[in-house]
Amino acid sequence: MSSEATAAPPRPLRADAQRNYDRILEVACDAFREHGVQTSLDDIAKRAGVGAGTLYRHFPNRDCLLAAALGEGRQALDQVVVTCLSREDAGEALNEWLIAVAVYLGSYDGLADSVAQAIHDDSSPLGTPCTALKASTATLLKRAQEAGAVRADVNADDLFVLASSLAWAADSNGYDHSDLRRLLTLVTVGLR
Amino acid sequence: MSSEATAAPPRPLRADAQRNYDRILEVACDAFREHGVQTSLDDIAKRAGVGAGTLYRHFPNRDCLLAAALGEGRQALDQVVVTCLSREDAGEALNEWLIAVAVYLGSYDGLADSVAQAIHDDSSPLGTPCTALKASTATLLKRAQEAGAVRADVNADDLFVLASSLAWAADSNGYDHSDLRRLLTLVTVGLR
DNA sequence: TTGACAACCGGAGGCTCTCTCCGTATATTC
DNA sequence: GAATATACGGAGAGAGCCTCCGGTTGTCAA
Repeated sequence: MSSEATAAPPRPLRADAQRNYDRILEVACDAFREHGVQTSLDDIAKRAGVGAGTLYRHFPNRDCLLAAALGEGRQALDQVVVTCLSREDAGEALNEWLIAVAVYLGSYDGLADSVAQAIHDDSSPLGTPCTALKASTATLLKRAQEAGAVRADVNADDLFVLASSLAWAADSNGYDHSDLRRLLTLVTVGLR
Repeated sequence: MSSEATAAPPRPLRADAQRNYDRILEVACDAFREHGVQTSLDDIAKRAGVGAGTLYRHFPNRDCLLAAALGEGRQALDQVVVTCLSREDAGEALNEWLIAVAVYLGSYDGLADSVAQAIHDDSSPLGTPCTALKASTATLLKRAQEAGAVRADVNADDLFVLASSLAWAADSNGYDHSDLRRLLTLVTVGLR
C-alpha cells in the first residue's frame, strides 16, 4: 500500500527504496503477528528479499519497525476515541476505550513489554504514540468522572498502566477477548 | 511400582561440586537482582569462577537457575500464607496476600514474564511453585468469599493473573510498593 | 597410603541473532 | 547519455546460549 508520510520529508524516496520499504513493512507485520515482537529481523529481511543492511537503513532498530507496523492499528484507535466520546454512557465509554487499548497493545506477543520499555525512553519511536493514548485516556476518564461514573481519585496514568497490564496478562496467559473483558470487569466493578 | 525415589537424594554432591553450586547460586541472585532475569548466564559462570559447562550441568537452563534463586523468597511466602490465614479480616488478608505475591513476582526484572511462560510448560521448574501460589490464592479467596468480603463469581486463577499483572506493571513502569498498593486498591475497590 | 574409578571440571566451538561497514549497483537529473 | 547522489547487499564482528569431551580431582575400599 502507500507509504507513511512523516512530517516533511525533504525528498521522496527513490523508487526502489520505496518498494523495499513497503515490502519490508508488509513482511514485518506478518512476522510480528506470527512470532511476536521478538521475531528475527534478519529473517524478515530475508523473507522480504533484501539484505540486512537495507532493513536496518530503513528501520534502524526493532522499535522503529514495530512503530511503523503499528501505524494502521493506531489510526483505528483514533476512530475508537471519537466513537467513545460520542457515547452517552461515559462510564461504559471509558470501559470500551480501555478494552480497545488492551487489544491494541496485545496486537503482537510481547508488545506490551516493548511499549512499557519505550515509554520511559524518549528516543524510542514507540513512546510517542503512547503519549497520545494516555491523553485520550485522560480525556475519557475526566468525562466519566464528571458524569459521576468513576471515583475522583483515579488517575489516568494508573488506568493506562492497568490497560497495559491487561494486555500483558492476555498475551502471557493465552487469554482471548472475552477473558480480557472479564478481567476488566473485575477491575472496574471491583471485588466490593 | 516406582523405581526411583524422588524424595530422597540418592547421593550427596561431591565437595567441589557443592562448592561450585553454592557459588553459582550466590552470583546468580546478585546478577538477577542487578540485571533482571535476562542477564547473561555465561557471565554468571565467569563471575562465579567456573566454566559454562559447570553452570549448565548444575542448572540445565535459565528457569532452573531462576527457580533455585527464588527458593528463599518462596519460603517467606509460605510464612505469609500462615499469617494471612490467621487474620480476622478475611478480605484484608486476601489483599495482603495479593500484594505479597506481586512483590514476590517482582523480585527480578522480567520475572513475571518468565513465570507466566513457565506456568503453561509442565517441564519448567518455575511452574511448580506457582501451582502452590495459586492454591494458596484459592484458599484465601474462598475464605474471603465465605466472609462475604468478595463476590462469589470471582475465581482464583483470574486473581493470580491479576497479581502477576501488577508485578509486571510495577517492573515495567518503575512502580514502588506504594504504587503497587494503590493499583491493587484500584482493582479491589473498583472504580465505582 | 595408595590406587582405581566415578564424578566433576573447563572452555573451545557450533549455532543464532543483531547490527555495521563499504564496495558495488542503479535511479534520477541535466 | 553521462554524472552523481542514493541505495543495495552480504560478509563479518560481537554477544549470547548451550554442548561436548579430554582432562582433572574427590572419594572410598583395601
